[in-house]
Amino acid sequence: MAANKADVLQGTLDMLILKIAALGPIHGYAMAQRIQRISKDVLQVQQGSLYPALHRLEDRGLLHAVWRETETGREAKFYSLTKAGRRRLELESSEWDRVSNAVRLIMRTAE
Amino acid sequence: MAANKADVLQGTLDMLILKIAALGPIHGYAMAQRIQRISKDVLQVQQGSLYPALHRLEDRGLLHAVWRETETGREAKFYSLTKAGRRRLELESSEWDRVSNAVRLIMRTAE
DNA sequence: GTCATATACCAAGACGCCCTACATATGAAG
DNA sequence: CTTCATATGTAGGGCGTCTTGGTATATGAC
Repeated sequence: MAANKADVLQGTLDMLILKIAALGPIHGYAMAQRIQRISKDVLQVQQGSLYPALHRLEDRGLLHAVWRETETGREAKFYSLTKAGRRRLELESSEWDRVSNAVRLIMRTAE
Repeated sequence: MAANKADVLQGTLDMLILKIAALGPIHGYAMAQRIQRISKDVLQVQQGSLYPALHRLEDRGLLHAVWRETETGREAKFYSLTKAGRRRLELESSEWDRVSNAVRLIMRTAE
């Protein structure tokens, strides 16, 4: 099935994950729910996108993971931002502003 | 060279091209300049991205091309929006608003 | 008179991101 | 005891963009 309208914008997934992790340690499954809830169902992170992304970010030293128990009594990996992750988030965030504003500029050009 | 910061956001190139073509018949080279100028150099469309995209859009019946002479006396393909292209532009445009606003929502969540 | 630069177009391949689909396991609800 | 929600993960592939490299013509600089 071609690109679902609820998918994530290419290139923004890592940034969104870093942002959610910046709000406090959280496991993958809850991240996806949180992104969906905050965005009012506009953004939906598929599991097949989420976990590879988490591993990617962990490999790059931007996230740090710890196995811990959830409130529901299950084991889950809780992710937190590393220092490098925090820097990266700031970078990607300002880059997003820059680029999305540029796109908006063009889309609002009448002549 | 890995992703230059001035590259176009994945998935937005087609929309930007349709938008520029909607302002009036225009050839590829001028499109790239226009996108770059309006965005104040933030967005830069590489030739290797531009022409495949133009062909893609023409194949899908969203753009219509005519060979014509430029002001500088050269032959160039001038692209215009078809009816389907106009509909598509509206669709992609509102989709962009929806998704980029959702991203902004998340990026501005404090807690 | 030839060199660099601007204008215009195109093809082939690499790469990264994300999706679909699948696999596994546990706890709660009925 | 089966079904649903929770929770993590892998395999495989599609798609869009980038990189690289190529063809031409025209114009101005030196």
